[in-house]
Amino acid sequence: MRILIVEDEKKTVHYLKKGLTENGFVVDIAANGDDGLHLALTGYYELVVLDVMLPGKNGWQVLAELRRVKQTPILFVTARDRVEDRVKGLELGADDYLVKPFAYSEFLARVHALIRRGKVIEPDIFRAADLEVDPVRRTVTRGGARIALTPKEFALLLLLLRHRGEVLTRTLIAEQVWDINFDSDTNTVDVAVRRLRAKVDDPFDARLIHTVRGVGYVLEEPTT
Amino acid sequence: MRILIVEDEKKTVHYLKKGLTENGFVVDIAANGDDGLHLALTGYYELVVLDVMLPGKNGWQVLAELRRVKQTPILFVTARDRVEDRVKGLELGADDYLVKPFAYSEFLARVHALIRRGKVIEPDIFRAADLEVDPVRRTVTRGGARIALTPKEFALLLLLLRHRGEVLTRTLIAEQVWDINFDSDTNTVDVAVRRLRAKVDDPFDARLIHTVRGVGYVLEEPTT
DNA sequence: AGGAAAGTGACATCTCGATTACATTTCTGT
DNA sequence: ACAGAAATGTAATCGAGATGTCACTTTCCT
Repeated sequence: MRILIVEDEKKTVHYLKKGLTENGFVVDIAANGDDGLHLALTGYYELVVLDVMLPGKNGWQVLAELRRVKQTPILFVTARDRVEDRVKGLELGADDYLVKPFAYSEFLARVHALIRRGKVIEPDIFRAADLEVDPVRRTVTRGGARIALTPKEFALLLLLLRHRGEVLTRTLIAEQVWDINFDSDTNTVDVAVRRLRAKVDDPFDARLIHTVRGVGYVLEEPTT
Repeated sequence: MRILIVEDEKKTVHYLKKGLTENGFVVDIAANGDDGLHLALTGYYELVVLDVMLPGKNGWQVLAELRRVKQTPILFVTARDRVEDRVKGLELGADDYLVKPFAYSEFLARVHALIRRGKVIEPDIFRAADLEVDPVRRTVTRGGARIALTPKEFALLLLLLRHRGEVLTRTLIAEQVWDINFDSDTNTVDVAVRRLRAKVDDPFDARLIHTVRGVGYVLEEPTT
């Protein structure tokens, strides 16, 4: 689950990013309108958080150009609260509007709402064999036993679950769980899978995460 | 499914090649415009990925010369995003345009789109008798039983399925499943077919892969 | 029957993934 | 702000699996 933040004020960026990361999102940052637009156009984001006041293209310009191509949900953030601003934003296709300063919980609630909206409905709880994952509560259990996962482990598991039965390549996993254009030539993904397996598969009889040599990994229930 | 990448920047090449290989493509590389043009002209590729900035002939020259002879789909890649570049590329006959840095999934989506375009639409799942192959999930079943294939075996089976009822020569098979540095003096293809048969045909009653003596191999349903 | 072509099994090599250990960064509580 | 803990990234090694090659056998065709 990737989110793009387009905002030049460092403090705000830090504040937003930290919170989102804690909630399991992968966050990319653009500090000006041009970079922001480019990233939004070329990457796959679940949501774009867009400040109105920006160097380069301003928020509205970015919004307008992006909307010509894509329907990625957009959450507008602004320091001012003038009715005409709000109207303008919404007319141009922003999906929601938030005025600084705002409570973090308020922000997070809207983020979740926007991401859910118009999406293929996802189950509240993912299950595979005796494994259960609750994305909202961020809990994982297998055979009733609670399993504690780190953020990366959780993101990886969720990705595998969302594509159950589908072989995911390392490149795709890297892109979804780490940063865009993650290449690094190292075995980071392998190690992450290893760590996830240690918690989710090793202590149990049936393995869920399978390796497809030369390609990547799949999560699959043992064939019945 | 062969793809040619013409690009001199090693990191990018590595990244693209890795991703494509994971997705079952056979990838050839040219590090400069001249080699790229030569390969594109002499080889049979489903797609050419072409960087604009190249030693030797630049991307546009390659594009222009190639287009005089062939209609191989071309995906342009560039570091710059200037409107005039984009226009120039498309005018010269590029089929699509991607600006670095781009997300891998974005790249892959375009690759698939370009290859599909102008072709007979491929089924999501290939079937022949009781054999089913799902390229996306990368699964193979026969009579409901799951069959695990290695990358080469999978590529070979997919090739045969794509040309069901068509006799494929060893040379053609070698060309499609192996890369350009392959020395076909040996019976590698025969052995590969042997191994595929061991998994896909031997355990079952009806044979699907047939030998055409002096020519090559066909995948064909038993005539009813 | 004879020869060419294909099938088969064994072996050698090479590649890829698993695993462990270690370094570095980030987080947490005081 | 600090120390210790946790998480994450990187590198090195080891082993299993995939692939290419070859020698030998079988099949097919005239």
